[in-house]
Amino acid sequence: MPIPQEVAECLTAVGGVPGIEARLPAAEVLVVASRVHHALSEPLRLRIVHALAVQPLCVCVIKEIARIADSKLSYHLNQLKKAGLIEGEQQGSWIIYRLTPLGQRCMAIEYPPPG
Amino acid sequence: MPIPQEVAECLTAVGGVPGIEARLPAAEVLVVASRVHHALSEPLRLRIVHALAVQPLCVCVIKEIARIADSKLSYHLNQLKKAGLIEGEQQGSWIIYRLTPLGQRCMAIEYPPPG
DNA sequence: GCGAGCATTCAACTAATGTTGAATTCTGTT
DNA sequence: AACAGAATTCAACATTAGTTGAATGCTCGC
Repeated sequence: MPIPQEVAECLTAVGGVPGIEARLPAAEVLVVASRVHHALSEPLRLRIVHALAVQPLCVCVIKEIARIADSKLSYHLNQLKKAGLIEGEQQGSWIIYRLTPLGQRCMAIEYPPPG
Repeated sequence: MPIPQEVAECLTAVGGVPGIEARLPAAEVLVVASRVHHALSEPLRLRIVHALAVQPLCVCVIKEIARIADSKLSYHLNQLKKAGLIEGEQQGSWIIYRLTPLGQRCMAIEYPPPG
């Protein structure tokens, strides 16, 4: 008995291991998706993108919402920016951050996991 | 000028900073969501959950798909388990892993971010 | 109850991530 | 040009996450 029946039956039906591998997303797709997930893997950053989903905000307002030190906030904004979820636009003294199209799509599917 | 006009206008419309904060998910919700994102923040683990989305699999088959050492695989399976995305059921010598309901929901909304 | 195969665990290590406070840059105002 | 406010950058540090190979725990068939 090489592998359990329950698994073996479905497995042959889908074409064995090669059959499963054929259904997996390409490596590059997984890398991009994993970067997005990583950017959203912190409650603080999740809070920020949720706030930006309401409306674009300048850093000083985000700081009020996040209640953290400037340098920390900059670090996390940069993480979100590098993942392509947000973008910042300079306006006078301020920088206004907003969700990118990718960021908007991600927030649209944002799921509150039930208890 | 305390904050940029463009921001200020929308901001008063939504009730200021308190208005935004009222729209944010509760801290506990963010923590759970961030844990799920963290579990999915590695291409390898993403590949595994995609494979399990096709059908339940025993560890030895997952190993063929993931092409990594046993101990490494166990580590990552455990990360996915701790996040509540997969569960393992012992069947004879084998352990069959499958997506949990939460895992299934996450895969249903799994988004391939466009180039 | 012994050996073989399946899978997890452990401890030591390496690498990646996040935090802190001070210094820096940039913009608009006087 | 000097200043004040907005935001980022930097280097040192702290924490967390992932890797490795050896050891251990299970379950089955003999």
